[in-house]
Amino acid sequence: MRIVFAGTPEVAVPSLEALVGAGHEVLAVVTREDAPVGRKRVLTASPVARAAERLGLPTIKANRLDDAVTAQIESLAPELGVVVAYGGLIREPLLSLPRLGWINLHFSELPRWRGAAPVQRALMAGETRLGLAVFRLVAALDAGAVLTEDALEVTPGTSADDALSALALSGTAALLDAVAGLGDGSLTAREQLGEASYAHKLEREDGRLDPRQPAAAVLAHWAGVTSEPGAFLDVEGQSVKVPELRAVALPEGEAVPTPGVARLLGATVLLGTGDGVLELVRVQPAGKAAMNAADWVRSRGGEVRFA
RNA sequence: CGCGGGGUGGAGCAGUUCGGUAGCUCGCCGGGCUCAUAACCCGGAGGUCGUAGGUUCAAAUCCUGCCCCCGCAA
Repeated sequence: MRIVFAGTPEVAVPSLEALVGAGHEVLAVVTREDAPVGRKRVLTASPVARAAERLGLPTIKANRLDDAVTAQIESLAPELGVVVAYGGLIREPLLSLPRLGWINLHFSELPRWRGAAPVQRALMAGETRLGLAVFRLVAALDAGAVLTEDALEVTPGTSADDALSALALSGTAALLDAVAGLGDGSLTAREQLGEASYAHKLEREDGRLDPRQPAAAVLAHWAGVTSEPGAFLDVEGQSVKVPELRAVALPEGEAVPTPGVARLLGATVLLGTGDGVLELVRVQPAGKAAMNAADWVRSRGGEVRFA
């Protein structure tokens, strides 16, 4: 099938590769413009742009799909548009340009968690069943009829990074099924039923952990914001990132540390929460490289009290 | 010139203000004790103090240049 693909981050790459691998004719890859990355602000192409280059596909780099881009796409005469985490809205007349319209691979059980950060928000809410759905793009955000869907069970404490990688891979099957089904008209779409919820984009402040909450809630929160924007705690006015945190059983005979207090026990660091302990595995104090939590706590006297 | 923190044995840190013997908690090696260890005791190895200059009788410490790592912001 003649397809225009739009996507930007790493999670979109498996979908692009799958479409190409399945023999579809990807006419062009639309992706966001190169953006400055990191402290040095090096202009960097998006993961999808790099994948397109690797696959020898022409790219259209644009942050807004304006008239010029629309005309460019129109000239390619696509039958279908596929969007996976592009980072911009597809509006009319572009929306109706392909004969079969546009479809989107989204990582939630729609209509729940519509929006920018569905996996992160679901994990933060403590959910362990993560959905994915391919649906028709319509004018309203993530509201079109669902064509194919799937779900994945993850263990508590699975980070958003890991969950997204897994979903990006399993999503390729649903995507290919949807494309094939649209091609031969064998698909039955279902309208989205039930109450919609929204997964707003994460801000840095969303990464602030509250160790006074129950252990399961703290772990879920950590999982949802890892690695972006990153979980952190405060100690003496400085923020300490928490790149790695996990569930752990309280060793026999040990008392639960006060909520918000991390204590060194042998080579492990136990973080007291509202109702039990978690293991602080790695930390990154502001201005320092990431390090083993035990090393950090040891040189701070074996105990650290978070604000 | 966006703001800021940092580079000291293998790890994490103190020491720099006010120049004068390389320190702490671990790890490692050897020995001891113990039914046992995240335990304890004894001994030991291991450091061009990021780098290049400068000042000085003397520099981890003061001055200058450069390199590298990181947090925030974007």
